[in-house]
Amino acid sequence: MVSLSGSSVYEVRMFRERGYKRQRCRYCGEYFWSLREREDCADAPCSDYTFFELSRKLPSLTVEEVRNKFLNFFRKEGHEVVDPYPVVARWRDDLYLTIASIIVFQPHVTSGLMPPPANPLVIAQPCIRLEDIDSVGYTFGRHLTSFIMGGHHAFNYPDRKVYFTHETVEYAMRFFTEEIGLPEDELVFKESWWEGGGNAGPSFEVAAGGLELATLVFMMYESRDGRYVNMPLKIVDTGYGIERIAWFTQGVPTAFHAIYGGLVSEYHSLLGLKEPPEDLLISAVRHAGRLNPKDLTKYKLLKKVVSEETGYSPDDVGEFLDGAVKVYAVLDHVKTASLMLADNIVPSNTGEGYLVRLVLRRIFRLLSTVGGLEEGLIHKLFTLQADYWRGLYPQLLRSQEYIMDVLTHELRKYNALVERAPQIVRKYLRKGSKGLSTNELIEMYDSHGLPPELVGEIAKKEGVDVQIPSDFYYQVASKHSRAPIKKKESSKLPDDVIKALDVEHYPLTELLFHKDSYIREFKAKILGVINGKYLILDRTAFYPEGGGQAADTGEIYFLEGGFRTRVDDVQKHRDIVVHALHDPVPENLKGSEVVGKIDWGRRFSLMRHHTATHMLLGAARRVLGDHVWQAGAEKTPRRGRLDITHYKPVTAKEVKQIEEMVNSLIIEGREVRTQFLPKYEAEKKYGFRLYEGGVILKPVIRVVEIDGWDAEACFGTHVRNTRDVGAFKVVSVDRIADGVVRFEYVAGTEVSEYAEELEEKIRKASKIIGGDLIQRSESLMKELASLRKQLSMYRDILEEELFKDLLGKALNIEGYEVIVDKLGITDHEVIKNVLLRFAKERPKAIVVAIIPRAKGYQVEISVARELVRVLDAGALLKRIIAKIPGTGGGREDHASGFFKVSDYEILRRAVLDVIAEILKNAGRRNSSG
RNA sequence: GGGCCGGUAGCUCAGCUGGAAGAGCGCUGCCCUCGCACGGCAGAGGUCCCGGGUUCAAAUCCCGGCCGGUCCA
Repeated sequence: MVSLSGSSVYEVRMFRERGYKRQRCRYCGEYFWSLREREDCADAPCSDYTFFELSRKLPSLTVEEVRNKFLNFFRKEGHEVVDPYPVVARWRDDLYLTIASIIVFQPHVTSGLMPPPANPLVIAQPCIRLEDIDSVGYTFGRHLTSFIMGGHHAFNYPDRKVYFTHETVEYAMRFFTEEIGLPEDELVFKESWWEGGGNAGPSFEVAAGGLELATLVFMMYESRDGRYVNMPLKIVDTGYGIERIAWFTQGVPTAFHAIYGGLVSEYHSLLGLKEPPEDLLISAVRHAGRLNPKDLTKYKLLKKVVSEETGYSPDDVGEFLDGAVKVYAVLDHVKTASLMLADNIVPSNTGEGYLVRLVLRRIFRLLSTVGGLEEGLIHKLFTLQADYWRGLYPQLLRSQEYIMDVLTHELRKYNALVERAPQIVRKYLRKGSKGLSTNELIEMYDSHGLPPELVGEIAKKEGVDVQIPSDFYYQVASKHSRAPIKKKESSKLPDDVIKALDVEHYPLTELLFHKDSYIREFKAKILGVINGKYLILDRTAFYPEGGGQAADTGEIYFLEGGFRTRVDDVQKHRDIVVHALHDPVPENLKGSEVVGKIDWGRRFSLMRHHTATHMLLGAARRVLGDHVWQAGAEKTPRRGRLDITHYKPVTAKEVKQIEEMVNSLIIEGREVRTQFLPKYEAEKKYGFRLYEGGVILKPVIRVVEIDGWDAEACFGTHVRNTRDVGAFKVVSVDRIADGVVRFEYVAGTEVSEYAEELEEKIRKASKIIGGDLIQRSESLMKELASLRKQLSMYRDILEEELFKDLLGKALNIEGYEVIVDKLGITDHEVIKNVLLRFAKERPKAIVVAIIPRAKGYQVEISVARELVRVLDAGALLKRIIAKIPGTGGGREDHASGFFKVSDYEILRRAVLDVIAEILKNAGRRNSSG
């Protein structure tokens, strides 16, 4: 790989100037650079943690202090400080979480679409990574689900170089020595290679004392089909682990002590756990660099080593470490969940909401293993952190109310899950022969959300031991194929049209509806016709489908040639609008003029629904809370549909409140403004709420703002003033997924259309039912009940009659009561009950009921339980079928079939013959045997 | 967005290799009791989520939909 990137990339100027030596780690075999000679690369797992000794000479710094030092150092060095972005990556449609500082600038900056907000820049970005959630705690702080990534970035364009490898490495050296106070000869720059998100490049991992403290990446390739292609942009992408650096300087046993300070002890006592003595902990942490405790066998070994080294009994070591690891994980998860919730994620079974739920469930599970799963405690754990982080993450305190409410709800859901767990486990135990297979464990986790440890506990109570494979979660993961999440709006244009559009280089269509959304008629020039049906103009007032708004329809008049045709559909492809025509037109019209006329009734209705959607979203947010985000929307001329995130059912009262709010906005008559703003300016002014309707990757974005109410980046057409929406009515409210509520509503003239439809329905129903809908349906329901009762009474009478009638027709064959008769009724309920009564009361009866049907006879055979040894109903039927063409089957006491014969007597004779034959044989066997 | 599991009496569920809808709790009435609880006896209560298909026959098998749960990205 070194040859790929050119062998000189790692030979940085500073190394030469200051006399660094290129060496090879004897454990991992990687090459690294350092001032002094050493055997290992100073990174786990090749090295023990030795930074405890180093840290004694350093001033101890909190997370916030490291962050400030980092920002200040790079500001001093000419970098502009960029404010951190949310941890929920709302500006991206391919990622849910901000997993690194570079994410903030992808893809719009890295692809070259637009310049960065500053160059070079520095940012202290809170990040969330859930991949290693299982390891959190066990590694005493090497793994965290949330952390601050300090990143200084430089974007080098072909015509504008900022800086690259040499300066970056030097900055790192100077930051660690000048700001943190590390001796330079402890620094190790390990040669490495970075790949991710379609980009790649060489990198250095900066480590000291067994800890990797920063990664310096030089993004310079795009990886396409396994090959590396030079990027026009060369990007410096660095990541400094702010928490790790704080840990390093403080020399406390774990990163959690460095990050959470006094909270570590407080959490221990809240969870009723004893804090490990410091010497025990330091011993464990020192070895944890090599003995990754996530690996169960290594964890055992770690306990043993610690016990030998410190003199604590193995049991004590185990108890202390098991408890401490849980406390660490809870500390970490509570902060991560808090950050996510403060960014208004709503827990859900799908989408980004699932990711918070995942974290919350881990917390609940951890707490329940120490017996502390209790609402008050959970609230306390979260409140403590909100308070602790008031300086660095003030948003946690601001969202307290919402976070507490969500915790209560999620705990309730989790408890419901745990409550039904024993039933599910027992079901699986009953099914299998003995024990539970790994497959069953996976299914229980996958389908029912039961973690294997919980299943194990329950199974144990049932007296079954369960083996949990150590690679359980890996096995679960491998069951799921990794599909990309991209939910790109795919064009509805045929492939060959798209191909033609890509080949021809049409200029961007001038969008008249953005200049004035009330334009109904326009003149334009033809730029091209594809396949005789797809028309491209230099300008258009036809709105192409997009942003959840349906396409316009209308007509186009061809001035040259004097004919016209309908426009059925309008789509856009890369900002070129394509009109799908109803009738074919000649392709040689290029350059001639047309007049377009849109169907205004339809369009105006679409505009009203679209503006109403923005109004509704604003109202929902005000009534339900700031966690309300748009999760999808669709507007048709007849209806609007808006999905929002919300974690509990919307009450009728809230719906009414929302509806009234929207209607009063209509009466107030607020202005609806659209303006084009540079992306960064718009984001600064309105925040990421802008992207409720979807991410927009353009240097300049169109913002639709309802005065003092709502502002969104939006492509669609809107009315000028909320007054033009006319009227608004919510038609239905549905929960479409956990945490997502769908509103359907009508606006403008559709409100009265809707009311009319309802009236019509009531009118029709009243007519059918004959009278007032409510009164009549009540009395009809009563009548139905009484008729049912009467029916059952008459059935009783009929059954009694039929029973007696059939009993009177019984033939005596070999001492058995044989009844074969044609029935005049077809009520299956009655026939069934009469036959069952024979089976119950007449132990020597064989009843064959023959029911005439349109194409033959249906036959029901019933045999008393005591008699089935002598005569098997199913077997009897088979023998009849052998004589007369028919079909059917059944069990020994009951069988049914069908015979396609017209003559009843033939059927009856055959049935009797077979019965007599069987009974005679049975009788002979009995008397002879 | 995708995978998996589920929807049967008021509640919790069994039945699901097709063959006559069940249990426990709850409910109603009666017996026992001074009364209550327990116990005993009897009874009511069902669109087996909806729609289509296969079959002589579907709660059961197949397809589609709705609803709930859950895992993954």
